[in-house]
Amino acid sequence: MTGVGPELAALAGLLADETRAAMCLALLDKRAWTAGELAQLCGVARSTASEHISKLVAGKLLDERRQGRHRYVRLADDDVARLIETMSAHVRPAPVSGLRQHRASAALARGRTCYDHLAGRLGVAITDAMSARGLLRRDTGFALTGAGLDWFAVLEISLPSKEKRPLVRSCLDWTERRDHLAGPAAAHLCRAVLERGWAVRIGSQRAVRVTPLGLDELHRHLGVEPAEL
Amino acid sequence: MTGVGPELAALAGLLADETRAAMCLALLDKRAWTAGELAQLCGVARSTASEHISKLVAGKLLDERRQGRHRYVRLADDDVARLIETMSAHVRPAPVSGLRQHRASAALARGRTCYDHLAGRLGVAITDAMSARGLLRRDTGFALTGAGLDWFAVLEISLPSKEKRPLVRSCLDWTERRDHLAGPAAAHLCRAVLERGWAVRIGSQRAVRVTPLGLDELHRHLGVEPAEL
DNA sequence: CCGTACGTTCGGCGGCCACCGAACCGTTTC
DNA sequence: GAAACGGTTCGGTGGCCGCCGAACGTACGG
Repeated sequence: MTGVGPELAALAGLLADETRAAMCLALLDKRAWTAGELAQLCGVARSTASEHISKLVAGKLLDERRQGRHRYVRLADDDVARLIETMSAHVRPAPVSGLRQHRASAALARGRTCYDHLAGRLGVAITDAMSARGLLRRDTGFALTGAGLDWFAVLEISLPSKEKRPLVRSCLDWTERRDHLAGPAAAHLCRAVLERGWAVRIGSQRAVRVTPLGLDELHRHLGVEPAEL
Repeated sequence: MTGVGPELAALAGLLADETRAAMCLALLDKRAWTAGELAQLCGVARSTASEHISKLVAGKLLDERRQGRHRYVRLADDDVARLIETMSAHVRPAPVSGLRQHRASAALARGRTCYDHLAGRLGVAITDAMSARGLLRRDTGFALTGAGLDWFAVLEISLPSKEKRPLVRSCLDWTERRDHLAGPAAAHLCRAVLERGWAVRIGSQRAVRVTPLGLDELHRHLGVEPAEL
């Protein structure tokens, strides 16, 4: 009522187009894409993509970096990523048709990155296991316990100490429709998991697959049953 | 990438219109409005409002209840309220012009309800005070402490014990741009504050004003300085 | 320096959609 | 039963916007 209405509508309007929505979803992989890549992905002419990108940049949803004849673009910041995530979670995904798409979506449901943390069944399983082991409290709120802090220390995953934002927050998943671990601690965990080869990225997308080593380590350190993944 | 794109765009499209956005913001007061009230508030013909409402209902953002010749409508559930809140927080509010609007927005900034909990400077002040007193942890996450649970007990504010969702979560405020307390516990707190006359609703809007009694009690139980409000 | 590749600008087209007023329907009131 | 009221449906209209292809500007590479 203070003039938020028009601003809210303008923000929503940026995402109200299928092409722009697809661009933002693609950018959830936290990488910087070129305008041409996005055009091809969305199946529109380069000129059309250019216009869409300009709107998203003007609306502060995207950040651009010109480099030579390329225009690299990525999500403006974590807040934007959270916004896209949140809105996606409010959506019942349309049923998929076609074998190829089915394969891809099954892989995404199994495990993927959600901007900077792990999501899908993998993300949920890790979160549930941490709850069960008393590393994470979800009754009085959503926070790491003392044991949880120790767990990170034992695994030698450093946590930002001088961070103003809470170490963890919850993020609702659009495939599982369950809360899973997000926030700075989850981002560090995700990096460690990928760096140590517990999981690897597959395809050019956000999908990840747990390696045999990962299955073993996740079982050992969290009690995650391989069957859950 | 699984067909979320079009769904996301459709959801955003519902909020991408100024009139529909204004309706949703008005409904953040958790009350049920009639179609005519919304039409008048938004300054459109009743026929236009009717069409907008039908779209919002079809999109599951609103719930309707026909009663006699009236069509009462309200936000579908807590999740929708959270979505509207979240998106509003991503918006830089437009500068307000005009004395009347300025008064109204100043009142909203001072204190208001945000669906089911307190927001504005009042909500932020309470949250900060709870942090300072060790009732709420915000470093390892966002959760009530044991002392926090006791505090609710001492004040005889009952908390849902068999709730699956965390008792508290954080909610970003669009006037203060600060996190404040939300979730079931915050909802009960808000109800208690209003029932006990610590604050009263003013106008027909979501704005609330702290009473002298409330200033006293908030100082006594939380150490909130009256000057902060 | 010329060909190629990436991106932008522009004109034009087509479709969608918010809006209104008028006619209509069901409910409430007198 | 008539009048008033809340809400809906239906044409019609105007404007906005996503899309494309063509032309242009600009970087890279031989």
